[in-house]
Amino acid sequence: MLNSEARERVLEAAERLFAEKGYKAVTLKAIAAEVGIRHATLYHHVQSKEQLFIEVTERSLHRHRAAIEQALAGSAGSVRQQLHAVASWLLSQPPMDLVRMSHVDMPALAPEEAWRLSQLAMESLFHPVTLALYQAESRGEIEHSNLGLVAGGLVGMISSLHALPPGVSPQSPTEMAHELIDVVLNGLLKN
Amino acid sequence: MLNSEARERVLEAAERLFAEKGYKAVTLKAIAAEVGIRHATLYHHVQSKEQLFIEVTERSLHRHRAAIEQALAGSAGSVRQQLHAVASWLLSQPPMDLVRMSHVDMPALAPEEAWRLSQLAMESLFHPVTLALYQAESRGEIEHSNLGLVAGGLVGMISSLHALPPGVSPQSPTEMAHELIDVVLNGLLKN
DNA sequence: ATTATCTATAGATCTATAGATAATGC
DNA sequence: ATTATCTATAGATCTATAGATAATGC
Repeated sequence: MLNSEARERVLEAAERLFAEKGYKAVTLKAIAAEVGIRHATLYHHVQSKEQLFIEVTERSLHRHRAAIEQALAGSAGSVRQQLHAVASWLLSQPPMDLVRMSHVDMPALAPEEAWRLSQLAMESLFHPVTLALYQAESRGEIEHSNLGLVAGGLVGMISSLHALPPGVSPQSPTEMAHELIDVVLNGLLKN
Repeated sequence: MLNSEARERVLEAAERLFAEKGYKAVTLKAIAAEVGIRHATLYHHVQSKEQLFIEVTERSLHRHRAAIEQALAGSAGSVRQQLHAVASWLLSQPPMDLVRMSHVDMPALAPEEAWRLSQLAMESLFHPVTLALYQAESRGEIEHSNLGLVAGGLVGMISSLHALPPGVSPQSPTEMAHELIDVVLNGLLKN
């Protein structure tokens, strides 16, 4: 339970595996194998699988929030560029599958922890984007009556590109995300 | 392995549970409990868990395709109404989480089966919508250079609403989907 | 001395099989 | 007679603990 370089390696591997496959689908053995140790040794660094999942998921969400805020701040000027930056970040990371988290991972945890993580997930992924949209609105760039919903829709749309099998399209997921963002900005309707 | 009413009940329960939680997270015991029988009895109706998953996932995808095509045909006239109908259907069903399927469920299956199901998933969910968008384009309603991508983005955006914890918003997921579809049609940009 | 790792093992749970018993359809 | 179910159990795997051994930091 101490902070150490060895423990950090465990958390890194767990964070990546849990994000990609979810709580139940990842075994402690798989995490240990990734780190290059025996699974029993994990218990020297963490109290339980559940605690490990909660700790790294929380950490991952905080990192996401920070990175998204940075992406938004680093390309201020046009919402378009801001959203492109957010998309590039989201698609550079292991997928944060909120549908799976909500329906599979969270029900396996203690209810208060599940509720807390769900809240944190919404806040970390949606709030920064919502705020950026409001600012764009007050700059006169965009307009809509429910920008919180639009932020959620954008993040969901971008994240869904993680489902694409590699090589199914000549475009990269990031390029596709950028194109889709432009559709949301410009609209599909003719004139 | 015969067709019977009892077998059908097993497939129904398995289809719903697998769609919601994924392959690994659903145990045969859970499926049996849902049907009201002992888990050993499942083997009278199916050959293995893997076969059961493949059969019901395939079936579910075919049903999705048929229902989406029907939604599109039943509200022909405006793309807007067509997309609203598709959204209503998608959100009335257990979530088809393509990100989870791609990263967790498929890798647990035999590679050829995984590839086949992935193909089928794309075809069932994206192709009908893509076709409807092309038809709307030829009617002069909309215009875009990559309507296949737009169809995928729309389906992904709509499906992501399955992640919302119930009661977090006064709107229903379907209402939110309709509003988001209108955003994609009209665009966010001012004037 | 403290921290990190290992082997061995307990107890739970999961998929699957075997063989016996009950329900159903001619 | 055939179809559907049950109990019992094998073998694998998973989380977690116990106790011994190796590595590291003063």
